[in-house]
This record gives sequence, C-alpha cells and structure tokens, in this order.
Amino acid sequence: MVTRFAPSPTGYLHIGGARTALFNWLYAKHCGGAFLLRIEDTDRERSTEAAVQAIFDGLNWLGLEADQTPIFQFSRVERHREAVEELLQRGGAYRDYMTPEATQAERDAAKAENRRFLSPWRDQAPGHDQLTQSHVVRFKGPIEGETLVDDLVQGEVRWKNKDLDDLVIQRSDGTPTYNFAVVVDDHDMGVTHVIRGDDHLNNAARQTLIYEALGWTKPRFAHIPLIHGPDGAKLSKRHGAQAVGDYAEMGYLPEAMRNYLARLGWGHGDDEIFSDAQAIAWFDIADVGRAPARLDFDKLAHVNGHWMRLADDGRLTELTVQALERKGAAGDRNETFARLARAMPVLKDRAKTTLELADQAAAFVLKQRPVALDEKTQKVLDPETRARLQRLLERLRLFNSWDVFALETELKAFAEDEGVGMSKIGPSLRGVLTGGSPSPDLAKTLAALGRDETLGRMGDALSGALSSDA
RNA sequence: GGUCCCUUCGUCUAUCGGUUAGGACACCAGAUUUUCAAUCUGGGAAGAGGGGUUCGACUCCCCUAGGGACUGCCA
Repeated sequence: MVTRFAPSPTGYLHIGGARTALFNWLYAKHCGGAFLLRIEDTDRERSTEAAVQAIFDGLNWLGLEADQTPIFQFSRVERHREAVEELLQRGGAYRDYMTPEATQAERDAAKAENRRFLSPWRDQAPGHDQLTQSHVVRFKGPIEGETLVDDLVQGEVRWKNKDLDDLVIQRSDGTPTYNFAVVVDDHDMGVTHVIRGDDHLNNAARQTLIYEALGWTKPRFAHIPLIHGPDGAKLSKRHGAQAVGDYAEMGYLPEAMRNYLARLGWGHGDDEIFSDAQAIAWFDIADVGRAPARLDFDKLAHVNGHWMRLADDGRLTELTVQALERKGAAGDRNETFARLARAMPVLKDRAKTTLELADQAAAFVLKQRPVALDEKTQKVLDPETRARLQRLLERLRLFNSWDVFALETELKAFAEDEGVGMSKIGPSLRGVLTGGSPSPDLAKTLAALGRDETLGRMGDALSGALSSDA
C-alpha cells in the first residue's frame, strides 16, 4: 500500500496541499503502507528551487516525513519518453503535426459546435516531409463507451468517452505533460492510492484511459474536496495565511495543525481533540466528506490552545522568544529566555498561540524596571494603599517559599491580618507589578515574575521615585 | 457553453430508512472573581426548494436553485 503527495513547486506549500499531504500520510500510516513525495517539476518555466525548499520546509514543520527519498519528476523524462514510445507502438497515441494556430482554430470550432476536439492526424499517417517537423504526441482515446472512476470519496463517477478529448501527452520539446507523467510515475513508484484535491477528478478519467491503454493496473483514486476561506470562497491572498509557514509564524503548533486539518473534511464520531496515534488508528479515506470545508481560525486557535497546554515549557519558551525576535522585541536573548521560562507554567494556560504568549509576556513579564504605572494604578495608590503595600513588601521580603500555592496562602493571610478583602489589595498590587496590564491571578503573577523582580517592582513604585508614564 | 462534483446549526462535523437530529468552535446567560483570560453550568441555533419511492425519509431517486472544479504543448 503506497500513497504519495505530488505538489508542483510553483509556490509555497498551500494549506490545502498540506491537508492533502496529511490525508495521504495518515492513510498510509493507517494501512501500514508507505507515504511518498514527488515533486512535479516538469513545467520548467514556473518551477523554482525556492518553491521546492518551501515545500520541504512546510512538510518538515508539519511533521509529515516521506518514507523514501523524494522523487523529482523532471529527472524521469527519459522514462516518460520511453513510455510515450511504448504507447505509440501499441497504437494508443499518435503524432500530431498541427500548428498551434490550427489546433486553436479546431478547438474553437469544436467548442462552438459542442463536439469533441479531433486532430486530423488521429487517423492519418504523416508524409515523409512531415516527419522532421515539430509535433506533439496525443493520446488516442476511445470514442465510444464510457469511463468509470470508482472513487473512494466521490463514489462511482462516469464520463462518456466522446466528451474526453485526445490530450497532449508529449510536448513539441519532448517533455511529458502532467496527465501522462503522473500515470507513469505513479505506476513506477508502485502507488496504490492516489489521494488528491478534487480539482483533479476530471483528470482521473483521462488517467484511467491511459492506464488502460498501457495495460497497467490502476491505483484507487480518492478525490478530496478543496478547502475554502472563512467566507466560503476559494482560498486566496486576501485570506492572509495560505502558506503553512504563515501558520508557524502566527504561533500555531504543528501537532495542533495536524489535529485541526484532520477534522476538516473528516470526522470520527464526536472526537475533536486527538493524538497522531489516534488519528492514524481511526483515519479511513472512505470517511472523508464530499463537501468543501471552510477554514475556521477560532477553532484552530482553540485546538492550538489545547496542545499548547500539553506542550513542553522549554519548547514553548523557545517559540515565544522566536516570536518576540520576529517583532524585534526580544531584548537580550538569555535574559528574555530566563524570564519567560520562569513564567511559562503560568502563561501557557492563558494563551491560544505562541504569538499571544509573546504579547502577554511583553505586557508584564518582560517589562523593564522601573515599570511605568498607568493612570488607573496611580489613582489607586493613595497614602493608605501605599502604606499597606509597604507592609506587604516588608512581609514578602521575609517570605521565601516562592511558589504559587504558598504565595496564595500568604497573600490571603496578609489580607486577613490587615482586616480587608482582597479587593483592597489586588488592584494596587497588580498595578505596581504590571503597570496596569492584565495578568494572571496575583499569586501566579508573583510566581511568574520571581522573587527579585516582584520585590524590585514593588519597591520602585513605593519609593515614589517614579510616578509618570515615562 | 460543455463535462463533472458539492449542499445538516454562523463554522467544522455525527447520523449510513425509524433519534427530542448528537458533539465541537463561535455566540448569549449564569457561576467563579483582585484585572484579563481560563474553567464550570445552562441556553439559542440546522437537514437549500420542489417532486417522488416507502408504513416511515436528513438518509434512496428525479427536477430546480445556489456553490465549485475542469474545459492548455499548467499542474
């Protein structure tokens, strides 16, 4: 059992392509088969080295590793020519000497008359003077009967053969076209299941005919619906993120991406959050839906939040530092890393992306002393409150168990000793610690900042050395 | 124009002829509360329309409407 992902390197790895790759990967793993990667670079004009790299990078980030060395389609042109020759000999193809202009004219005429495009060379041997002329090779498709594709997702789909034109399989420059190269490569690579976007459903009919003409065993086809943008329209630039690399930068985790993408067009009962192992155990291509799905960033964020809470703190810290660096807000890397690492256990529960983590961190953890206090905080710091915070500061200076639970108990004890509720302490304490920004529960905020920073920030505010928003 | 595909809450989906049509995200309300979140509880929310088939259709068939893909010497 062999599946493959076969993108053309003409741009970044599209989110739709990523899901196609994921489905191929999942199904191969599910069946204990192999997942292969083939770069379809026969269009020399549009294929680029950068795009090839972008595809590799995207797949690596998503964790969808191919089980064999990737194959570059262009490196196989000799084999493709050989196959064209074989088909020619079998009488399943013919050389077409029509000029591009004449071809276009015939195509237009056929379209206008609502009939099949036919080249006069289909049933005509070339004269001696033509043999050296530039020409293409066309597939000689049947005119009668129908072609059936028994698709794993779409079911049985039929075409009347008269509606299927004789497609070019080899260009005048000797290179193979997509529909032919795909058949040859899938056959040679032993691909048993072709899982791809349903924009290829029509091609499946043409490819089926080629398999039959060559006498080769056909793979099973599975055409999965395309992914649409949040507005239901085709995915486009205006939706912002299209490349999987964009999702990495937006702060999503690859495991969350796999989880979310798997749920787009596929489901397993009421299961929403599941591991790779579960996805592999449950995934069946036959359970994939036939309607296109829209991207829902809220749900992606929710799934991502779940996986973030399970993620390793060190890893999240590194990702957050990277996000800060992209914003140019990282400061000294070592110090930033150390501060974030201490705060991470507290921060990770509150964020849905590492980008949010970075924002929260910048909002209070990473602020430099002395922290500027906002108007609201300054207002709340009347003499009585200052005196109380001063007493708290004295008390915390003598307090050594700097963990969330102990701090919480200590704060409550302090409030009790003062004979006031937490509402008399909370706003001002938070204010001097964060400058007024929202932050986690007080004990957590103290723990996240650490002892020295907490005492330092309190001292700064109470010394009265600063009072403006500088 | 032609060929082909699609259509359950706002969104992702479950249902594979008999259910009060289930879950999740989002939304609303309540609980909690020192801020903002998170969390917990509850709530509103769906079978595109019309014909059939059947004792019985979201489920099967047909038509209509609305989306989409393809229609290249691109993939």
